[in-house]
Amino acid sequence: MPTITLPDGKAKSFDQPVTGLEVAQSIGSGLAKAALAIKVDGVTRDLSAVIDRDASVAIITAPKAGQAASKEALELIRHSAAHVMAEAIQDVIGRDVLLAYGPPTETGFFYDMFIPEGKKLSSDHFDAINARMAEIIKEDRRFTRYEQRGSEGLARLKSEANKYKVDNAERALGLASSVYRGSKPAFQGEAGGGARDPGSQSLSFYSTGVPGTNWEDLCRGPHVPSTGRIGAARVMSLASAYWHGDETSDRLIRVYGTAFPTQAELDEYLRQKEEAARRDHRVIGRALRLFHIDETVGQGLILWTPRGAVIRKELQSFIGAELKKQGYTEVFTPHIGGLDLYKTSGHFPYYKDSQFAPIVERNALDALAGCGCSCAEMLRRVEGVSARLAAGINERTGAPTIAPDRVIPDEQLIDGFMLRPMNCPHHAKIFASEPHSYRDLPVRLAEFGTVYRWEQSGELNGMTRVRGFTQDDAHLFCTEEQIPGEIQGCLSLVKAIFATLGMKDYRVRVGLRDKDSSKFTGSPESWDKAEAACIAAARSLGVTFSQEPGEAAFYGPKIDFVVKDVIGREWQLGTVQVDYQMGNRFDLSYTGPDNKPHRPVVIHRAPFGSMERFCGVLIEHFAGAFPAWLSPEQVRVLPISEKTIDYAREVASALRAADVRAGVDEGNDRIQAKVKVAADDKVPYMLIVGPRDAESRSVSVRVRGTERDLGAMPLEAFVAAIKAEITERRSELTVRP
RNA sequence: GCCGCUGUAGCUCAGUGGUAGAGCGCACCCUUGGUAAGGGUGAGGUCAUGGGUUCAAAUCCCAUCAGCGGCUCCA
Repeated sequence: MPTITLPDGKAKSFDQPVTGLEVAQSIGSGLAKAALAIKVDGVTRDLSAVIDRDASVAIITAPKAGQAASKEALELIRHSAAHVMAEAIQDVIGRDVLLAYGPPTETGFFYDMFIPEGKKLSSDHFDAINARMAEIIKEDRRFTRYEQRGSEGLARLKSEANKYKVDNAERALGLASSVYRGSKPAFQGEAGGGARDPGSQSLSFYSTGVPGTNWEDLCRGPHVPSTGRIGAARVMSLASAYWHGDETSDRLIRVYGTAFPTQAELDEYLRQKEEAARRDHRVIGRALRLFHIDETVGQGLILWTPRGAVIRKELQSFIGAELKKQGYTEVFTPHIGGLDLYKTSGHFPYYKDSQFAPIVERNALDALAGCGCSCAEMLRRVEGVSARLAAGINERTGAPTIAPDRVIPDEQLIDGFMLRPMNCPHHAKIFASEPHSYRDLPVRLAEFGTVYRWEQSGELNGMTRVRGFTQDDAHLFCTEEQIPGEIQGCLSLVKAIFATLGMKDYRVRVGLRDKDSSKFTGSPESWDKAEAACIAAARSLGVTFSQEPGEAAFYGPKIDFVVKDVIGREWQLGTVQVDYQMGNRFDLSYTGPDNKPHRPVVIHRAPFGSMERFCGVLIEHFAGAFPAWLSPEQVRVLPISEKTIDYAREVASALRAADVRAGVDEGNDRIQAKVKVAADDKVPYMLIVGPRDAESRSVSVRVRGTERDLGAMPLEAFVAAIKAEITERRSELTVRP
């Protein structure tokens, strides 16, 4: 005779087992109507689930009109929508489409499926699928759960010849023959996923309607009570995915969709997606001529065009000024370094596969030739980026290409240089170039250092994922006692940057060591202290932060800044990392008060992360409409006709004399066209100058985003006002006549 | 790297086996116009690259390269 405890603490007793719906009804009919599912002792279950024991129960409800749905409600709706989409696809393509996994995601859901040989699923089918989904939702069929004994259920699935479902069921029953290779846990509440918790004796199925008559799927649940509760759903896109995320396994089609309680919310989501696409930094970057990628130069290599270079330069000056205040010193170092340097730092050969191939010295080639190495062998060694090639194995056939006794170990392979993948080895050498007393510490070496990494070609993306990029890097060589203070200094820098740029939506991730793992170097006591310092510093920021055990670098804990852009994607930008390893590897030391040598601890930090990625994110953040201080062209002077071109030039030179970036549109277009072009170029201020303005030595000021000019003001007053706005790096356009 | 889609003028794109197209941009001319495109003329292409099929290929096939969307990865 269960006693149900509700979230507000009230208890209700029932004489007999009750369903979730009955609990809701006993509270109120409105609640029962809005109910989607229940949470029993923290576990989400169907509304029809029977509660036969004392439990705490919460009702998950659809949102009231005008309110946003809870995360749980959205997940239920989307997971249920995954079933509806799968049914719709089977109706459109055929019942022989094999379903695999269909979990909800942050913005919707997907369903992985295998399309049989000879059939095709393409975006051409989307209209038909969407129409069918709408019908199923309109039919408002009940989600009906039923269970079968494990053996029966399994036999049934086997008879349906869907090996993916059989695998799901076997894993659910705890007799998984296939090993889930991915390290990620299985999705919660996935359609078609493990039907119950592993080890269970039975399997659960859901019919969208009447079992045996309507569509069914092996599923753990829970679901909304009926398809009508889904509201609005839509298939979005297709992608490929591998079974279990394993690329040697079957390739499946991943069909993405999304669902919302109401059509209005779905429409709003689609509108946001369009807005996000409109802000794509690759599109805006081309339109505003900010950067260029040329395939002859190379994939993933950014050419900063004059306008983009202005933005980067402004950001660098901004951070440079902050660094000066914090006592940093600037250094310059080359983009390459000897291979031995990276053997010392541990980058080579350990991270060889994500670096550009070494630049081989002529002498080294001669030496190889001198020891009887054939041309073919040398070529393989020189071009051998892959471990297999270097080991003398043909990549395709796997056959040996070089006699095993002729294979040279990695460490002796090549003498030459590497394009640097990180700046720290160079900075370590600068630190080591002279003796240091504890009195000198911390030594803070800063450099906008360009590094090169061999990102996989499929990963490259505009400015945000590239092969050559410039970090706003610095290394702080300090004593262990100085760590907390230095971390605080780094964080205040990052905070200042985000505040100035108006980036409010960010969170902090503190990567800690996994105490059970042996891959972390350094003493546990040092780690504890450094981790405590990172956590304290993160907490002091006053934004959400998470502690993530096991996510530390092997050499020390770290703090990452994750910024959310308008598309809802998260970007890891700034980072602060404590490093206990570098001192050892490079044998760094300082003389302590005891007159003995001590190891410095190194803090790596890069508030922007990389200039390329940061600018890419900024372009999307501002949709190309930068605040005045960052704008490549801050003012454009638009003469009404040729008659006022001279005055327009005069205005521009006055602005340039005051260090304001100003251009003149000297074209013979009419003023309407000039305004349009300047607006398209997102120039913050347009100064319209005609005979009236020339006469009174004033300018008619039109601010970006407004419909007309806001009136005339004296030229000198405008110069002074915009100068102040730029110098203070204001995020809004504030100059007004 | 893997899978799918795409590659035509500086940009955005049309062109499904038979003479290479449009809009924007660019150059020049007319227009001298007060707030989101005034009009005309013209230049500009080895249809990504390399093979193949065909009397004939931008178009069909194969390979390579690059871009896009995913997957996997990111010290």
